[in-house]
Amino acid sequence: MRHSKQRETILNILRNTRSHPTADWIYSEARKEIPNISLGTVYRNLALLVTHRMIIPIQIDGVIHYDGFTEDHQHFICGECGTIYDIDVYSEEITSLINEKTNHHVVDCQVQLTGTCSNCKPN
Amino acid sequence: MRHSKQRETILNILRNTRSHPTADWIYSEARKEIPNISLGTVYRNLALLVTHRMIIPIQIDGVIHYDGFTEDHQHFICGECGTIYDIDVYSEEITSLINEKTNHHVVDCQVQLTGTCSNCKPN
DNA sequence: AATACAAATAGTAATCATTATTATTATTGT
DNA sequence: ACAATAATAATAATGATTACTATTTGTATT
Repeated sequence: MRHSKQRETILNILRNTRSHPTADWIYSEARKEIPNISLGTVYRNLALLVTHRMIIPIQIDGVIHYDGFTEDHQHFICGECGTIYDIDVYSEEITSLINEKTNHHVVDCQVQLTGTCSNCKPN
Repeated sequence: MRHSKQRETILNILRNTRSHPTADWIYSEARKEIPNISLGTVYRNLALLVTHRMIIPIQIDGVIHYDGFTEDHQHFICGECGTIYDIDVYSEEITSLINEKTNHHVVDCQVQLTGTCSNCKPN
């Protein structure tokens, strides 16, 4: 993978937020640095970075969000405000539960929790 | 909700398969019984049935699959053959793990397991 | 430093699943 | 049987993503 200013910018944007943005948001941020960057370039580089396991894609309501933090964790999505929170649970904690129930070879485990966050519904 | 032949047909199709089909597949099946049924009708009824919790939507690779079985369970998707398997795990088993780690109000828990199924990779 | 070759890009068109629109039809309570 | 209105078929529109293509850029080699 050859160096490019565009890809470096995209990766930096993702490394500097925990907001799990979409391609569109990343595109508008990237344009602040490279005004004529193309949306296609953003998509292509995101796909490349996913392939190289440098970022993680998260499908929410049919649109892909991207996560620049690749440590093992899961996500909670608030139905009120839409915020995506990171939850520190190791996949292993969940897959160990599931491996007892199945004889398939589980490689990846994505948990998508939804509900109301503590900001929207304080106790 | 008023009765309609179209909705009844769609629900029956879903009740008689465990293949977790997409709107398109349901559409082509429904046309065997109602040749001029409209794709829009299929989508609208699927949305209605989801609202009434009679079926469950599952997002896989950006397209919605529908599950006519509403008992508490999760899904395993084989990356080789694409088959979606039902896994008998209660949400509670997973959410109890997660409730310790967060103070959000978790309402729903969707686990998406991926890997290779026992058919594609026998041991 | 100049050259060459492949990878990456900008700009744009195309795709595909899903949703919206609208005039017509079907269901159900009276 | 009739009226009210929910549901439909047909079609257009939307929106996220992918594909295409001529041009540019990065890097390895002379």
